[in-house]
Amino acid sequence: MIFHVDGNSFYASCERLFRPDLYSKPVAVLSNNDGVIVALDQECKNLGFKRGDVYFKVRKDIEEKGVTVCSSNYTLYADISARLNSLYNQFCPEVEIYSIDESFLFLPDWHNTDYSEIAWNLRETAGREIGVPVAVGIAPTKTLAKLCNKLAKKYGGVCDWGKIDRDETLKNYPVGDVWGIGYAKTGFLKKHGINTAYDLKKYPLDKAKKNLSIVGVRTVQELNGIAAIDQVHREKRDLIICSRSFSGGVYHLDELVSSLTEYTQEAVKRLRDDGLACSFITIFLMTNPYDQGDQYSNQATTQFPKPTAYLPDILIMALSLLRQIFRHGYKYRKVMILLSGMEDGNNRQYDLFEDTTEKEKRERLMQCYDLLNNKYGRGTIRMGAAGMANGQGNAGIVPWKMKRDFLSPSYTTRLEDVPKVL
DNA sequence: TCTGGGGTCCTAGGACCC
DNA sequence: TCTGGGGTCCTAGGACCC
Repeated sequence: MIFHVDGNSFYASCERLFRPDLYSKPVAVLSNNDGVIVALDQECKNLGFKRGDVYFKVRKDIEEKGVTVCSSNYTLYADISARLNSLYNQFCPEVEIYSIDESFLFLPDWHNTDYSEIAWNLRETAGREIGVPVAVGIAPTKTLAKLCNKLAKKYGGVCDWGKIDRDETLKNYPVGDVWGIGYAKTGFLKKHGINTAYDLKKYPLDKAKKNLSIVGVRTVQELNGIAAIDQVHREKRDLIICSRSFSGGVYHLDELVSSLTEYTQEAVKRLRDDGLACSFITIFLMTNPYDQGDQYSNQATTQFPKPTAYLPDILIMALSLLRQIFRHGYKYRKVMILLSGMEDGNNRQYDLFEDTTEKEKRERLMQCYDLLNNKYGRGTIRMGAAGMANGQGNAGIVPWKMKRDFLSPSYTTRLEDVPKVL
């Protein structure tokens, strides 16, 4: 049996965790750069706000209605997420972490078991021990478990596929809300008279294969109670992306160099934290498509002679690719680094002609770098170009720096931010 | 002033091979 | 001038997800 568990309005719940004054008050969490609303609690939804609302457009409304706004604090959310997952593990050894706030639990098929009782217990424990409300959907397939999870929010927290009127439920469930049916597929299906999850369940498999590809076939099977989407055991990730929109327009190469250096450091940190080395690097550079002015976007990719996790080499390559694609005279909005072709970083193929002394020196340098940054905080030591061209004389505003005007403290991961009991 | 960021999976089509 | 059949591998781009 599969449980799909997720945190209700997860980011907003995390923000409320250490702010009892926000309990049952409307809270909205903004994306990086304070651009759009990415999470909001029920109270905020009731006021008519939606995920994806552009902050600067709804700001006045938000202020008038007394909504508390938070910049996203991923360090906090990741920590709460880890706590939830370790709790799930106490209930079930097989947990697939699907996203920061969603997990699938694969429970053995016991006979005569009331799974919803287990689910209520899980929900109650999460609320008591972690302080975050979760909802649980119970079904024989992932797609149905996700569907039940959505219903669970109406049923007070738990929904068991075995205990509801299934056909009736599917007939009232819009096809576009089914997991795996996005914008494009919804458009196609509606044109062909498939409007509900029930219609999709009855859609012939050969048509599904032809029109919705193998992905759609799996969805149809799952709606019919046949598990077709496997549990994912991912050993390593495929790629690392690090990109950010600038809060202001950026025109100069040195500012791009500066920001790209920061993103490269962050990307390499993730690479090293996961014990990986990368074979390819891609740099993207683009203007703002919403702008009226001239648009430019370009990318460049190169392969390293062998997989690497050595920051200086990766940074030199990143900056050289940036210089290749940079053109004067544009108002840039975003620069992005993408690392791919992952290999195991600790167990790389040795080069017959490799200078092992040099290799050891590099390894020691990087170990030292990691150590300092892990111990004293990110950015304690960094590469030369990072954070330099920072727009001095500009009232301290760095045009490429991310906006996070409403950031909450790192309650659980920074000693000085831990709440005090007085 | 101001419109997120980070991922995975699948498919089509080209290059190349025998 | 005619111009097979079967296959693999790689990549770009689309679709979808949270």
